[in-house]
Amino acid sequence: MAHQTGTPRRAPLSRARVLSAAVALADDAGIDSLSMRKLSQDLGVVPMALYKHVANKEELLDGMVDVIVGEIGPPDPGVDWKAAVRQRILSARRALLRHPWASRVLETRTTPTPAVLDYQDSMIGMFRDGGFSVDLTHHVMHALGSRMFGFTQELFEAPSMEPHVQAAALRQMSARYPHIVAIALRTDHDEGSVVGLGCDDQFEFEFALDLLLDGFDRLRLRGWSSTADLSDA
Amino acid sequence: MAHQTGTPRRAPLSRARVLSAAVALADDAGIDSLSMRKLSQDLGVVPMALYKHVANKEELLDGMVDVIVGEIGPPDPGVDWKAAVRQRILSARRALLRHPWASRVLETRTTPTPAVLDYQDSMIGMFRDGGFSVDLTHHVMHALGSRMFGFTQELFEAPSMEPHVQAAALRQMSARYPHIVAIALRTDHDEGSVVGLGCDDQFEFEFALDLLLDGFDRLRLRGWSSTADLSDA
DNA sequence: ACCTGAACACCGTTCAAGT
DNA sequence: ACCTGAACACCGTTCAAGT
Repeated sequence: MAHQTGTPRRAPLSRARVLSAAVALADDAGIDSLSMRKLSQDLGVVPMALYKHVANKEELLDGMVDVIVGEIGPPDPGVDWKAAVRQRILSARRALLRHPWASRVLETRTTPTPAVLDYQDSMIGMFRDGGFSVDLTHHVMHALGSRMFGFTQELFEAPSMEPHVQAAALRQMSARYPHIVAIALRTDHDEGSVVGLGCDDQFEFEFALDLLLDGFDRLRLRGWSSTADLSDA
Repeated sequence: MAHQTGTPRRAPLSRARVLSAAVALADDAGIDSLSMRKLSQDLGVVPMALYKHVANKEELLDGMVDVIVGEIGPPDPGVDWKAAVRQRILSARRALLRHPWASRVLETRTTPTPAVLDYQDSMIGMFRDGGFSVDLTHHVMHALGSRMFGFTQELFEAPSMEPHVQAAALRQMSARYPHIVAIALRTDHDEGSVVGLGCDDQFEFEFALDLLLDGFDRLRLRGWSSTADLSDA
């Protein structure tokens, strides 16, 4: 009990410890609560101590992305390219859904981190192994965009209100935005019944992903090339 | 010359004047330079004066989005749904490209503004007029995501370096990231010639857009439904 | 009643002073 | 040589004091 008095000796800081504390803070308190000052407080350290392990806040965010992208499971061996790509992307999606801030931070990165490059390189390899040309693979990777990490920018979350408040709001909107209201209620002009509100994000994600993968396959089979599209559809 | 002395009488502030000054500031100095304080300075006004026309900074950003979305040209009448949607989206893209900050701000909005709702409503109308069911239109709008506003999250801009510095960097990368380098150089293992670096963003955007629109069309023709997909494709 | 200066509670980062 | 407290140059927004 006497062998250590006064201010407790802290476990020495390391880049890994800084990053995992940052991930934990963002997970618990939200990305807006992640500041260098608050992070240093969590680590029981003076703010400037962080700057020995991380050049600045941008590099901290880069490191956090690397941690999450590193959590993405490896590809299943021995399945065709479409199944492999699909499984990998859905695995990435699960990793990002565990850390709600991660997709938002990933979007703001300007330089890819090593884990991101590893991930992209292996995904390109899946397409190449599946018989895609370098040319087609290039465009296909662009077409995937952020979807290759398992997310898309969800614009405008539907505001959560009490059901009958929401019904009243929609009734008021229907004069000016008839099509939006029809879709929100999943109802046609013909049938008056309301099917339901809210969207199944996972369904929407897989719907668009499969649409793209099928489109990619069709171009591959057709021998598509950007310089000369031999379209016979 | 004497009819006005001392501090000059400023044109009275209005929400419209605040918003257009904010757009101009973001266009000129970048979105990171847009602060309530700097904006008030541009308008020759004390910071707190802004808060009579805009509840807070979030509402300012909402208003700025509304200005830009309002710039999107109207749809061409008398063309089929695919041409109409395509033209509208490319018009939205041109509007966003005129204001480089706009897509980034649009992504962070949580509640759609009136101009956004107008835009979405009219686009849904295009699909409905083209014979899409409410159900399919719903999923199709989700699949478009931010692409309906003419942009996609471009992850990781390729860093611009001097050509032979870049060549050296790529040579160093090729051991660990062979597939990425192959795509960056647009070269196959067979042919050794380098085609070129850099991407044509407009080409990539239209490539993915047309892939999606074609996919949508195929589902429509097939009578696709989320409850019972009669796939015979 | 309206307007606004000062203040509050934060930021990320620099830098010089202390050990 | 290393570490760190104080300071700098900002934020968005509140609030009370002034007219």
